[in-house]
Amino acid sequence: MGPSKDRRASQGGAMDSILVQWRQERPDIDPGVMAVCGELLRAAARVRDGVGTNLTADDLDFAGFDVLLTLRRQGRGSALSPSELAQDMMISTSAMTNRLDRLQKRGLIERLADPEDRRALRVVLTETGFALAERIVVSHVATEERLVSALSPDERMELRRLLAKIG
Amino acid sequence: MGPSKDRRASQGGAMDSILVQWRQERPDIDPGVMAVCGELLRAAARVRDGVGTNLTADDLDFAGFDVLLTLRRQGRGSALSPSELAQDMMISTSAMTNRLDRLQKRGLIERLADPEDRRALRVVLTETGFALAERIVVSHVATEERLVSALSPDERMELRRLLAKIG
DNA sequence: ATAATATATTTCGATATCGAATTATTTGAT
DNA sequence: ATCAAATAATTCGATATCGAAATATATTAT
Repeated sequence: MGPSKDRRASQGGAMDSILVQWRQERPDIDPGVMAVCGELLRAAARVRDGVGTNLTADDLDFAGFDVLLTLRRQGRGSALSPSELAQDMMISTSAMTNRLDRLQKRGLIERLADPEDRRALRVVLTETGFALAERIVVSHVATEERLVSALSPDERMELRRLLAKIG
Repeated sequence: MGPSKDRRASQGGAMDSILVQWRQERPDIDPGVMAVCGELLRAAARVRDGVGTNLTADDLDFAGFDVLLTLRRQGRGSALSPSELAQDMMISTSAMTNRLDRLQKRGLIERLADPEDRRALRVVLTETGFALAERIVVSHVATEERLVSALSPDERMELRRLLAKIG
């Protein structure tokens, strides 16, 4: 109604006006499913963005951060192979090679020979990498907490349940 | 309840074991929020992936597809500026320049001069682009429908509501 | 009117990702 | 035991993205 929808129309409430457009243009198509997927992709982008900006202070990007925290949560001496890491993070193994190269150059991880399979490697955090992970996980969780702060505990559970059903 | 959860256990249930790891490693941190954000990012990746693979037949990627459908839903002769498109899709304007270059090379869009602002452009679908959008939107919606098929109508509404609260 | 500032788009250099090919090693079949 | 197929990781070439700088035009202040 009011003309004050300008900003919101191109941000938060964007999806609603998108639905209106589709209903107008293709009334034969049910656009509801587009709304669900669209909101999902946008919400994910917001989270990724929020998490990412929180890392710039430590000269990290989402990519390196993801590797660090994945290794950290395995426990102190534990290790994963590049393949396992790649699979976990849904990227190609060649992209993982690149991520590990960068982290290794910064002295945050090490590649150890796998004693049981000479093709394979075991990736572990260095002391420095462990310490960095230990520090950023705190501010990271605080950031995520802020991002989902509008959701009650029940809503968070429900959201997880619904997300798990997708794909 | 059966043992047929194998696949899901190493996909959908991945987050649970991640939570177990964190509770073990950092009992001082509440990992619940990581679960929510993690599931969100993973679900989004699954959707993006599903939608993407559906486009390869038409030699399109998610990027070009997104532009095409955004223009299509504006209506036949309508147009958006590169900036508006970039904002809508949450990418940089330089990335949008690149996307438009590619689509223009394939004859799917045109850049028209904006009669009201000589700095600006109006991006429109060509006949070919319109026809392609018209075709792919159908299979696209079918793909998305498949991706969220496990959710009831109520659950879809609820999911949208929750996602809108994030970020 | 003029100058300063803001805006729209593109160009440029850097880099992260992907997929295909490569190398090394292991597993499996006979 | 040997050979073929599978697997782990890397390299390579192509490309999409970003941020900063460049260019052109519009807006605002004086």
